[in-house]
Amino acid sequence: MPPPDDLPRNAVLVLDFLLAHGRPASAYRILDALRPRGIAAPPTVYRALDRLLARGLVHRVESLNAFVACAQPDHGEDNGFAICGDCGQVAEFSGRAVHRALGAIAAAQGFELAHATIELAGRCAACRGGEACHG
Amino acid sequence: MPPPDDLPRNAVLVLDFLLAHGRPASAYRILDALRPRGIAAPPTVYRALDRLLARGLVHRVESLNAFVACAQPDHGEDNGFAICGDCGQVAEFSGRAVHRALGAIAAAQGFELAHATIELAGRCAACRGGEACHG
DNA sequence: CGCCGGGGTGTTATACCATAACACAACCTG
DNA sequence: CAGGTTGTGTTATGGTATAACACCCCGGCG
Repeated sequence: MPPPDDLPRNAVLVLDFLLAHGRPASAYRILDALRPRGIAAPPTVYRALDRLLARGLVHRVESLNAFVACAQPDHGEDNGFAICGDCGQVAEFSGRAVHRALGAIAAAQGFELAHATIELAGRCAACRGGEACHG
Repeated sequence: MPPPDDLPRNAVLVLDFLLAHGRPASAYRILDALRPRGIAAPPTVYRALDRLLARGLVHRVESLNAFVACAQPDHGEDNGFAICGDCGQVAEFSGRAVHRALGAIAAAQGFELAHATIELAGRCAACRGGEACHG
């Protein structure tokens, strides 16, 4: 039972926005978008994001200082993101195999792995093809 | 010919500090440390960091918004970091195998991989052992 | 010499990212 | 009603990063 739908109002607003947005957004970008809906200050956004992150409904993209709705909440915890530098689109992928390999590398050094951040920068298929890519 | 030693003064100051520091430091932490040596404002630090990053002598740790001296400049571009949440120590490892696997994952989706960010959070061997770990 | 250009630097100001601290309202419960 | 928990609003502040502009040093060259 991952998302029991008992989310507070503001978390729903933020999640809906991120789902509609379809790509990463900074907390302040979210704030701007949600001001007309009654959200006025950063802490409100960050609190909502905290809940969503805890439930795995949203991920933080470290290399962008931004947040993105989880495409497939059935993924594990340690997914990866392929971030197109052209259009900003982000594809989420399951990093199970990679994560296992990383766990082995870490263990070999005595490191206890809690969480892996895997972020790929490059260009997506659409942008490589010279498409407009709605960026 | 990676580091031709023709670094500007400020880059040398920053690199020396990071090497002595032995773990990641934020730009502002570096600034504070180097104020007595004549560095007074953030742009100076960021400019030095930009040079060092370009030469691969320093890496950015995205999940910490911090910078760390490269332990082995003979590593490739796509290394990983194992970050101990207890003591803040960071171990750099070569992610060649992982990087190859990621490249394959990316290519399968038509994604052209430019750079991979791999950061592991957890606890280092020393901290797992209950050591003081000089943190 | 006088001029110009580029690289590195210094400085101010500002934008962007994130959280601490406190107050308040709604709710449930005993 | 008292008291707790949860979500929320608000103000203020701290931490991260860069834009824009001025200056200096040094080297080439007429």
